[in-house]
Amino acid sequence: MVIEKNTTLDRTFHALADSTRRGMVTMLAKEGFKTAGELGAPFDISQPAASKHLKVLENAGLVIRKRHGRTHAFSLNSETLGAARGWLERHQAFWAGSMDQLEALLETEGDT
Amino acid sequence: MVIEKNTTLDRTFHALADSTRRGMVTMLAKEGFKTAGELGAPFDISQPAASKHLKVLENAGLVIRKRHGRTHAFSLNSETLGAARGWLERHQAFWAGSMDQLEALLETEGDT
DNA sequence: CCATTATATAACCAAATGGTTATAGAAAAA
DNA sequence: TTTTTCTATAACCATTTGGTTATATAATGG
Repeated sequence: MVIEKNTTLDRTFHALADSTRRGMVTMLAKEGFKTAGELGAPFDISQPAASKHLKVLENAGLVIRKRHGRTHAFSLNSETLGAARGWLERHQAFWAGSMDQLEALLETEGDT
Repeated sequence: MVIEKNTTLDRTFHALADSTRRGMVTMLAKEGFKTAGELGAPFDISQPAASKHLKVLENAGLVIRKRHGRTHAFSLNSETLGAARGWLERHQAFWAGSMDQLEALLETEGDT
């Protein structure tokens, strides 16, 4: 068994494991572009707290930051979202395969 | 904007944000059933550490535990994997929609 | 220039995380 | 029954996390 060590997925899943950050991702998914201020506004947290959340999302590669003057515009990076999704898909597929094998095994055993 | 507060997703993504736990999930996806001992063996951690990882996966609903005598057999819970995958898919779809809208907007603006 | 606005950074704190060793409990084996 | 084996729990520790307030930096507006 080869053990995978993927710090990119670590960061991605960790970033998504917080409802405030997922809320920010939802805003970006729905509305395309948002500033740091807009992304923090709906949540009952301080401005520095929102800033830190955005840095976590940025370091995970989930969002892309573009500076426009004194405001920072964020957008979603669908590629990173897709990488996490791909991992889950592959594992569900593997699992489905295992279940098929198990079913086949059970059927064979049931034959006797 | 409705802010989502989903502690189930919190637990799911948090459980997946660790390469040891993802490795355990990979083993289960590939091989169907494994005992606690087998799941911990490939990793350079103590038995209690592996036990704790399995409890995190179990509490997240990612694995199902069945006691057989003194051994515990684990299997993957594809439903929870699918819930996380669904969240990612919906957000990618939203994002794709936003991009379409943006493209449409840009095209309209380019008309004049 | 000066004030305001948008965002980040520093310093700090409590709680959670992931690891350890030592121990307990319960089932299997001798 | 006694010993092993499998797994969990307790107690502890260092690091990380997510929050705060206070301050810095940088761009805009008067």
